[in-house]
Amino acid sequence: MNDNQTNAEQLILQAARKIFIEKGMEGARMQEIADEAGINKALLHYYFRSKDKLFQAVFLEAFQKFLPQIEMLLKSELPFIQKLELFIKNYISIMIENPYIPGFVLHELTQNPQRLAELLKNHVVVMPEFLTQLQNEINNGVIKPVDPRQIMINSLALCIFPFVARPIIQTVFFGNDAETYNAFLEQRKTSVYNFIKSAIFIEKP
Amino acid sequence: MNDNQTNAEQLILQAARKIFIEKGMEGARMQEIADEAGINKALLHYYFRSKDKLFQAVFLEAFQKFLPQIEMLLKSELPFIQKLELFIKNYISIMIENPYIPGFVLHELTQNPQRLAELLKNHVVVMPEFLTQLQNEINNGVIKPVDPRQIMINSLALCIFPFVARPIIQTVFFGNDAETYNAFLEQRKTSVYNFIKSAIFIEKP
DNA sequence: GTCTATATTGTGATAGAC
DNA sequence: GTCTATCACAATATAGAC
Repeated sequence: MNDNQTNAEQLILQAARKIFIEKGMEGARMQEIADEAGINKALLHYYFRSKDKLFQAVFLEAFQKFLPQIEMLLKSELPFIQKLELFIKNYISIMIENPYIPGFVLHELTQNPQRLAELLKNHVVVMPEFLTQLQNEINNGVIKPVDPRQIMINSLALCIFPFVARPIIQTVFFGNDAETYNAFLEQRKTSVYNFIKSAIFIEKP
Repeated sequence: MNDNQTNAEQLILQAARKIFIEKGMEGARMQEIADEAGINKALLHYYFRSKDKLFQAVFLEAFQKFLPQIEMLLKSELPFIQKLELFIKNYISIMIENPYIPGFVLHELTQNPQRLAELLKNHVVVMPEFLTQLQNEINNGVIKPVDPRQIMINSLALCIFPFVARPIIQTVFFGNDAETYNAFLEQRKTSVYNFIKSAIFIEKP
């Protein structure tokens, strides 16, 4: 009796994570995942029955990695500006640690949008009240009169885009130097916040 | 002698465009492209030799669809704020007409980043002088002191993201109603410009 | 140029020994 | 549980008739 009971399963998941997130469902090969895990192809089926099942496991895990931050943003009682600052910092931090997940999730949801309905069953409910809160702050003269959805989507865009377009941006603007680009992404934790704040908050004289 | 000489080739390209852009290189099937074109699978190889060659044709065309706008942005002699306004309007317009190309190009370049070096050989050269012009306007006190690359990337993010994340955004914020989302995208031609202007331009008292 | 038929290789999945 | 060997079918590509 050793701790290898579930060791193979973990090795497989780890390998599948890497390959699926890098190549996507269609681009990934079971053989490549087996090689990466250092085990045999048949074992993949022994533990996960099919490629699709294995993919589901990886995708769900990747998707959920980002949900807690969004829940936090939607549910807390802080004023919007403080929520925003927290969200940007935390969200970009998670993406720096998992830089390929955003592109992966985006692509797979584009290929299979019906999956999204399933995943969001228990989560979208709080969205309307959050938009209402934002609208209230607009009515109170704290924030400029802009469609709250535009604000939300702009915030997400500024956080996520530098990760999903990484190859292009890194090549065009940073001479394809990963180190420099990582430093740039780090800066964005504050620069994105300042950018949005300047864009939507009304200056008090 | 009829005008069908190149008709088959055009039918194939049109079908390949649709299937490749929708499913990507790995997800697309030659059979599906043939069916879509209403011709036989063998004809695809007669005209384009291989799946990869056919894909190259589609990808290059898609990629180049967005280059003229970027060239315009980089090369014209207008002050930055006017360039920006023009760019956003034109760029979003093209994406509304070709909503799936941004995600397609992004995904394929992520899968195959070395392709980008080839494609950009004659284009990146003007980037440094453009960033210099932007830096000058910062020095002149027209624009807030922000890293010019952050400004560029933020502008691109705000334009492109709503298209690459369409399935998610449309579902979460718009009850999956395409009509409403299209109207929303239309609004962004002005709202994105106002957003950026508020964020980076210094108000003269 | 366009088709049918077929070759060839790739890939997910299973059988069965150990 | 883990492996080797193999199946079954999918997918790209080609040969050859018309």
